[in-house]
Order: sequence, then C-alpha cells, then structure tokens
Amino acid sequence: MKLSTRTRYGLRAIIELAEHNGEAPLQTKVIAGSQDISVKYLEQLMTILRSAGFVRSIRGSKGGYMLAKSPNQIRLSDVFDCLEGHVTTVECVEDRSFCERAEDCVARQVWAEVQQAIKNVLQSITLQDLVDRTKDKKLSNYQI
Amino acid sequence: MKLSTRTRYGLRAIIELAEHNGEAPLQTKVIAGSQDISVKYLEQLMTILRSAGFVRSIRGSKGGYMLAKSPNQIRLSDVFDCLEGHVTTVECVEDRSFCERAEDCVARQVWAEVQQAIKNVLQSITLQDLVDRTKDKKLSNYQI
DNA sequence: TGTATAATCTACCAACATAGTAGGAATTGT
DNA sequence: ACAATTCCTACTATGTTGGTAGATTATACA
Repeated sequence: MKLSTRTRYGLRAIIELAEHNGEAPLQTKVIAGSQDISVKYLEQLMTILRSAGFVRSIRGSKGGYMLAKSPNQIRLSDVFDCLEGHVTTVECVEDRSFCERAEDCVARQVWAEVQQAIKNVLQSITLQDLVDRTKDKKLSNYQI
Repeated sequence: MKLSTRTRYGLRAIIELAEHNGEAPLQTKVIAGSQDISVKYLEQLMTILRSAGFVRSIRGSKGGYMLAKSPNQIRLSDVFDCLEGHVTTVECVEDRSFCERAEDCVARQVWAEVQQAIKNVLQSITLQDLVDRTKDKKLSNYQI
C-alpha cells in the first residue's frame, strides 16, 4: 500500500503547473529541476497527464506544459485515478461478480469503506486548494 | 494502490479464525478450502500472523491455528500493518527528513490526510465487529 | 531559411516485489 | 508406529516500477 513514484511525482508536477497557471508554459526541464525528477521520466508522466486531459502541451521552442483546465476544476481524485491506475483496494469492491463470495464478504465491506475514505479525501481537494495552501504557508513564513 | 493478496487473504483467514473463536483449532487445509487459497501459500501468511502475535498454532495431529487474543482486542489496523508492511502512502509522511522539501510540501500534506483517513477506518474496526456483522447478515438471510 | 529548443514516440532494461510452488523436517494425538 | 499437521528453507515465474536512450517532429526566432 505504497504510492508509486508515478503518482507522487505526477502530483507534484501538476501542482507546480497549477502554481504557474496563467503564465508562460513550463518545460519538463524546469519542473524536473525543481522537483528532483529525471527529465526523461517526467516526460512520460506528462504524457499520461496530457492524454487524460489535465494538461496541454506546446511543442517547439518556448514550448512546455500548462494546465488544460482551471485549477479549481481539477480534483485530486481525478489526477490520482489517471496516475495510479488502480484506485480500488480490491477488484471485488467495484465488481461484485469478481468473486462469488462478494455478497456476504465482510472483508469486502472493510475494503469498500477504506476505499471510500480515500476517495472522500481526494474528491474534496482541488488543485486550487493546494495552490492556496502554498500561498498561505509562504505568507506565514514571511511573518516569522 | 492495490492491496496485496497477502493482506486480502490474510484478513479473510483471520476473520475465519475469529468466527471459530473458542472452538477447536482450524487447520490451514480447512481455511484454504473455504477461502480458495493455496494451502502452501496460506501457511506463509499464517506464519506472518503468528510471529506478529495475532494467532497461535498447535502442531501435530489435531493441530491448527486459533486466535491468540480476544477478537475485540484485535484491530484491523494492527492486522493490516503486519500483513501489508507499508501502511504509509509515502515515506516522508512518517519521516520528515526523508525529503528536504517535506516542510512546505503540500503534496505531503495530502498523502498524510489520505493515510490518516485509512487509519481511522481500520482502527475503528475490530475482528469482533466483523464477526457480529456476519452474524447479522446470516440472521437477516434467514428472515428472507 | 536555418537553428536551437521542446515535446513526442519507440524501444529497451535492470531491479524488485509478488504470488506462489516444492520438499522435507519437526511435532503431536491416537 | 503412524498419520496429521505445522514449520522451515529454498526456488521460481511473472509483472511492475523506475528508469535510460535515441531518433523524430513541431515551433519560435533571428
């Protein structure tokens, strides 16, 4: 039950994009630099995020990546789904026919509750929320 | 973010033990049969559960496994920890020094919230709760 | 029109974890 | 003694993860 680097890096990358929303596109080189990720690996992650419609790319010189939607329209649950692939703790939670025991299985119930708890957290947070949090932090740092 | 079979099978096995708490020991053969798990693989899982102190074994003829504690003293969070190993979504949540960005990282915050949500669910449920749920289900089935 | 800068595409690879399988040794009830 | 059972050690196939490498295409700008 550990997150893949795909999800961890991917989230950090899209957060960085959200923080620069409305500005010029950010290059993988830049993001990779500030997030300590290999440029080539990050390229793959950006491809995933692009095909899922979260970011759009501009090719060629002065190109790069930018958000394809407004940050307050991107929920973490969506980003998570696209990066992590399996959101589900166990198959039978989504698909009862996966296991004949499913109907009466208390274990299944447990995993369903866990899964719902995760979803609740991620659905309640948008990229905009995270941008705001960062700003708040920076502000409070100045005050110190 | 999928559960390992180790955890899924392991939980189902210990639930079955909880349902037979106070009775004669259950053999891996029996559990493996009712849960559709390979006997040999289940043996490994039982070893894990035994070393963690959740079940105790009786060797030799008429031997088998039984719970080592009362079902209401075993929280799912404990069982989960011992089977899944990494309870943590990302290392930096438990260990700030894991990443120099940790202090101001909003991504880290998110994963911490997710992790806490999972823990909350699992800590709130004991094996006894699951036994009770099963009984309730069986009862309501009779009524139909 | 040439050149530098980027994304894009395709292919490959090493390391690790998972999900087992296999066989025998030790222990115990009858 | 014998059958049933856990316990221990070793092995293995498969897939996933986390990359690397190189060529190709698209674009801005001078």
